[in-house]
Amino acid sequence: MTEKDKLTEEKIFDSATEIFIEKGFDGARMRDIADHAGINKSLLHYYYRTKERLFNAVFENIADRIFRKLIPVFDKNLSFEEKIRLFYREHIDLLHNNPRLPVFLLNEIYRNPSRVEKLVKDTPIMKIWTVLSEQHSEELERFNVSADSIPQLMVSIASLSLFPFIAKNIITAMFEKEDYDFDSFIEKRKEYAAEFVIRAIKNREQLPEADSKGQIRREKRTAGR
Amino acid sequence: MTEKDKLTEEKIFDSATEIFIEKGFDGARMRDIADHAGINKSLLHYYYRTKERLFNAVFENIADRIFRKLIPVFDKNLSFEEKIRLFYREHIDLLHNNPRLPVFLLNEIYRNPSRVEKLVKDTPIMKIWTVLSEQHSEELERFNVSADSIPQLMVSIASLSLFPFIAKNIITAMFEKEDYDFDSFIEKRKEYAAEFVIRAIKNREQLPEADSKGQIRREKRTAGR
DNA sequence: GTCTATAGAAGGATAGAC
DNA sequence: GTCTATCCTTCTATAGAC
Repeated sequence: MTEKDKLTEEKIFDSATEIFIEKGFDGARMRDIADHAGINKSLLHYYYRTKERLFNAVFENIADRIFRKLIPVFDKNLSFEEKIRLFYREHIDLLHNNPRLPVFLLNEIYRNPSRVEKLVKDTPIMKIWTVLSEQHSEELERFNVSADSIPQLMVSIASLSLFPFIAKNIITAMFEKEDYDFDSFIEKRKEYAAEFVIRAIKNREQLPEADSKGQIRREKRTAGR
Repeated sequence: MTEKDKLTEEKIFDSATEIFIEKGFDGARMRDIADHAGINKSLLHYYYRTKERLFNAVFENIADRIFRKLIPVFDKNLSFEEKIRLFYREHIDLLHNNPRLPVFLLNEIYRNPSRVEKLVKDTPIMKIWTVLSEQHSEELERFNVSADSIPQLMVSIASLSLFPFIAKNIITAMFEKEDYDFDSFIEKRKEYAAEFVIRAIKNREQLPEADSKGQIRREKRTAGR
């Protein structure tokens, strides 16, 4: 009984996840979800009462999945630079395995901004920005990253990994003539994005005019593991 | 007569633009568009026959508007660096005046990828990438930007201006405690993004080898769903 | 060209038998 | 728990009067 319940409920949930991601809340049909799960329409209401509630369950699960996985990255005892590299490896890997999540989340939040409040409150990763800037205040200071511009930096970091998935179709269409493969583009991006950010930050050290000897010293690891 | 026709057709078109941007194709209702225009539902079909056709007209107009404005930027006789600065000033200004367009376009393309083909074919700005890399091949070479990585660079450039608008709600919610104002964030971004890109590129001069010392090679497989 | 009225289909949700 | 049958609403689209 309980065993079977769980099966049905899970089938519904998984199918709903699939359909909602594919079509969005407005485009998704309860019929499609039921068909996809191979069950009767009525059961959707039996388990979740309304389309809205079913969607909320799916939405929260997705938001949780996509953010929770990143927490370990920031808990590690690494330098800012190393965290950037690790972040892009993990984040882009995660997105590569779930390439449709960014558009889904961002679009649904955009259409219904009230969803964001719960997200910011309940999702630990949302505090990363403050945590990060506190953990690495010295380093950031050394790079002449003012506290004022930390939000700019954070948004830039997120942009570089999320945007390619959001614009996947356009990117693919635009470069397809030059025998471009999205998968290899994404694989290369892990390192490219990290280098991009690190260079953008580090160069600040030297900007106070032609430190021609400008050898860039890598700061020591703050600690072993 | 013709005068009045144009008025009605325009009112419909403008209202449709408003509603489609706000709700997306699936969420938009013909009734809402008619009400917004202050006219009868039937007139929508009289002028545009179907919801689909009305949407297509709106979509193409928006795509055209958002891209056409950028063409002059790239026609100018400027260095790559100057173009970057000018691009962000113009692009972010454009987006600031139409902050909902990026999500609208990207989401609709995502839900209906066939829309992208016409876009890439008919929209001159889509050729910018090839034009740019040809116009500035010397400069890019001097910066050690390999032809191979030009798509990475192009996507990165676009990310930095588009993403903040796509994630506006999240960004606002995340930083609101630190008395953050989205408008001033965006204004500052014009210069920030330009500097960011220029530094990221220029630094290549000084880092002949892709520097990946001290990187932690740790394979971690993320399971798909 | 513009309106009213309505067709015809599809949507979410519920009642009730099993 | 699961199914069939069906209610009620809403949606796009059209017919036809003016």
